[in-house]
Amino acid sequence: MATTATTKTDPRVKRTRELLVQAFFALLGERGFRAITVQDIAERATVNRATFYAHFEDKFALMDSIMRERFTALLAQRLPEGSAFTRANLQLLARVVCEQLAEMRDHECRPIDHAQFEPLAETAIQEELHTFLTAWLRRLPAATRPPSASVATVAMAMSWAIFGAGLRWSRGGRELTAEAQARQLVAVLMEGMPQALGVGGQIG
Amino acid sequence: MATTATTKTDPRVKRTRELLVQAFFALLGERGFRAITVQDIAERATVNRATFYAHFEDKFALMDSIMRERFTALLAQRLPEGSAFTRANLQLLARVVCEQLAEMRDHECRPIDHAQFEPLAETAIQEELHTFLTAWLRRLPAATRPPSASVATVAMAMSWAIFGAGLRWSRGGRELTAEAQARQLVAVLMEGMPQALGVGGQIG
DNA sequence: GCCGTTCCGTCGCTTAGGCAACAAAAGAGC
DNA sequence: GCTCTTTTGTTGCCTAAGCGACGGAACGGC
Repeated sequence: MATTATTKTDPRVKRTRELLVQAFFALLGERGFRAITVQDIAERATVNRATFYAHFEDKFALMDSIMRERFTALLAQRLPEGSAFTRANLQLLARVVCEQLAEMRDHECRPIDHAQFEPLAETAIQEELHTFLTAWLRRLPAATRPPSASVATVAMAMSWAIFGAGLRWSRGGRELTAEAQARQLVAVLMEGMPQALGVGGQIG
Repeated sequence: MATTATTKTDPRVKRTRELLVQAFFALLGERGFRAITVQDIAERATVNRATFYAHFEDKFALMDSIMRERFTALLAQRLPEGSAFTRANLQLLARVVCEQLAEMRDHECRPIDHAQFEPLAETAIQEELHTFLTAWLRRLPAATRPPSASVATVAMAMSWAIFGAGLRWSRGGRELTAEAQARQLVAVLMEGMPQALGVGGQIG
């Protein structure tokens, strides 16, 4: 019960959450985000509307939850189990963020809807990225780890930097590949804030 | 609320029943009937074992329920909605029974298992057949319908006759086609018990 | 024979989910 | 502006499902 001490969730909870997510995806396939009501979702999921509210505050919260889940799953997939905080991995991380943002941007959805959940999706990514980075930093060997007080700051700065750069890249002309963009960003991060990390040598 | 006045069932009930049936089918695909335990079914269905018993007495009851459901669905499919009690339809009914019994017989399953649920499946078919016939007779125009007291008897006799003949045919050499067998049986029924029906003319 | 294991039914208690009704907000039509 | 309709959150009560535990039946070793 060290790392994954998750209190076993009631199977019913897991199931209805899953049903709601499935229903939402199905509906997204046939109409726009705006045109989907909580009633629709509940009905499609064969779940009572009141039950929906027991799980999510509203359809935005559901969307948010889905985004986070997908993104963390993507990270877990691309950055193999328990990977370490190396320069190569950091670059890969930045690249994944870029690709994800690009995909989101290209994957259309009616412009009206886009305005609705674009910010939602973006903060989801940024925050999950932050969580991921924090965990990464905490797993560094004590000797090379920044003082625990500043771990939070470093993680915050890096997550925003990666996210922000990725966002600008995805919105711009994308002259560089995601790979190149990631490499360039990591260079800035490493040369620009090595002393904040105090692990310049270790990372390289 | 005339014909299908079914008291609306709780969605949860419908759902778990469905889950149990699905799980059971899946398990039947990978191992024999005997080798499947209630625990397995419940686990696969992500349903608590106690919940299983709230729905079915045991795995035999589950099997029974499934058989009935499938057979009635088959009947509904082959004998178009609200079909009338004519000679042609009666023949078709007999034919469907034959085919179903034949399929069940051929569709293997370990011989050990077969002994377990063959009788189960058979009584299921016979009883559902009886139900179907009763409904059919009741829908006859009052003038040509046998006295309501004897409807039950007629339905019982016919269902057993059709079932018994079909069973013998499916177990035997099957020299006739299902179609031919059905025709022959209906001839016997119509010539042999027309006075019981009292509608010899109407049926022909 | 006895023993360990597995599965069976069943029980009491707790919790998630269904339902109906509600007032309030948001749209649509005129 | 004004209605009429739909959707939204929220509530209280009831039921289905989860959980753990229990004694007992069935099976296999040995």
